[in-house]
Amino acid sequence: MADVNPGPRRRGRPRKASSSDARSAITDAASVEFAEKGYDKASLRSIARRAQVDSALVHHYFESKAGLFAEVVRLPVRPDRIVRAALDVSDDRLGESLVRTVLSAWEQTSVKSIGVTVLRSAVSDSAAGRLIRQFLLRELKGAVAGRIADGGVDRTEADLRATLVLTQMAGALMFRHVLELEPLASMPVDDLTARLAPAVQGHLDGVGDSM
Amino acid sequence: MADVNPGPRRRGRPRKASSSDARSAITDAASVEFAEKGYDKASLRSIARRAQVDSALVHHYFESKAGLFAEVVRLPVRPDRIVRAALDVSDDRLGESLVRTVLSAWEQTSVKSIGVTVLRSAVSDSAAGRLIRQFLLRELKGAVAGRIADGGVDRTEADLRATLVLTQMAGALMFRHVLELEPLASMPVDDLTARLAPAVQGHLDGVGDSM
DNA sequence: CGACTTATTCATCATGTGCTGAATATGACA
DNA sequence: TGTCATATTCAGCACATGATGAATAAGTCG
Repeated sequence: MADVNPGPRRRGRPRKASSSDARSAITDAASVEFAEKGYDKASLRSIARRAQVDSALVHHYFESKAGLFAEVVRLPVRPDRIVRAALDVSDDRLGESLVRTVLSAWEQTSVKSIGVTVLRSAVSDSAAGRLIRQFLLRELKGAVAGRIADGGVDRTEADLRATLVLTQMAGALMFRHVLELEPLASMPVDDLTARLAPAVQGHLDGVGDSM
Repeated sequence: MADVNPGPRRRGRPRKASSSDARSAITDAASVEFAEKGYDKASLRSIARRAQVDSALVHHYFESKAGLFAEVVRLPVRPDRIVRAALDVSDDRLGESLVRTVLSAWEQTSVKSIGVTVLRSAVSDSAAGRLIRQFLLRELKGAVAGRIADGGVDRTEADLRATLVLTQMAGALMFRHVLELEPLASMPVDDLTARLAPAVQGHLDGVGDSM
């Protein structure tokens, strides 16, 4: 009964059998912490605590906080790829395809976790957030705008429409996954899709354009 | 020529003529800092520096950081009042009225400054953010949902529609005023209104409802 | 004048942060 | 076995933060 829970672990390399990979314990913990608190408020110490590891070990593996973040946020799915795939349908089904694809993707916890982190970091103006938001927005907006322009729409108009689409999508994702506001948070993907698709389709079609 | 710019001011109460009200210098500075960096990242020291004042003076006037925040964010305009006024039009013009009213209000720098602060704080989960977001969301959602329910729509359906409206508005305000993403950021209110109104109207009308 | 109150700065504390350099224990390989 | 690399903790630095208490200067009111 002496030392069931080994508590503060001994120094030095643990015996092989000691199970549990510390490195992935760290990335797992970091993933959760970043999603919950955003880049700035998540501290290396709290991440280390959650991973049951000394905070110096984080530096041993990832150099810096930014390094850890980069690793955690190294997208397991390229968002622009996903979106681009969703754009491969007829004009009149574009809205629904986009909305459904994005909402479905966010149901995967890995995507949701990273997505929330990105949304959080995007509004705080940390360096990490700025990078991500520039990259992401350009990629995504570009993909959507490109698809619209293919339909013969002038480029700046296409850009505007794409931005409006992102506006609606970002707002919805924010309420559903960051603020977790009911009734949006627990609505089935199908139902939410039905509600959002018309609005997005409208933006894509240029509803409200002076002509 | 000795001491034109008095630089580091002397201790103790300044002579009457010394002009410049320190207290409002602090709230002004705080307003800017909170809007730029959000609650957490804005530090009392940077606020004090901007107001050209010792940071202890901030505590003298406002007790704590939260106190300062409360004072700064004590809305000079009640958002629910504004929104409620915008709701006083015929059903088919509701969307445009809402969008135009909100966008116009945000053109005032005082509203914009507070609004950005609130949006920023709402996504970071600081205590201040949580309070504000609960209050604001309930107020606003309630106002819109109430107006919808007046038209004879069932209450939970009205709630959902109102949330969807907020979704679109929040996304747009985010892109325009927080991320300041072009072309949205510098679009005239009229043009943006024309684009957003149909989407919002659709949500209000329950487009996409299974029936 | 004298007693108070107010406005202001100064010096300092306790805490939390990212990060570093050393110490120690194990494994891998010659 | 000896040597090196790796995994891990420990102790600490330098810095920024919010906060506090005392010191000092001016105004107010009797």
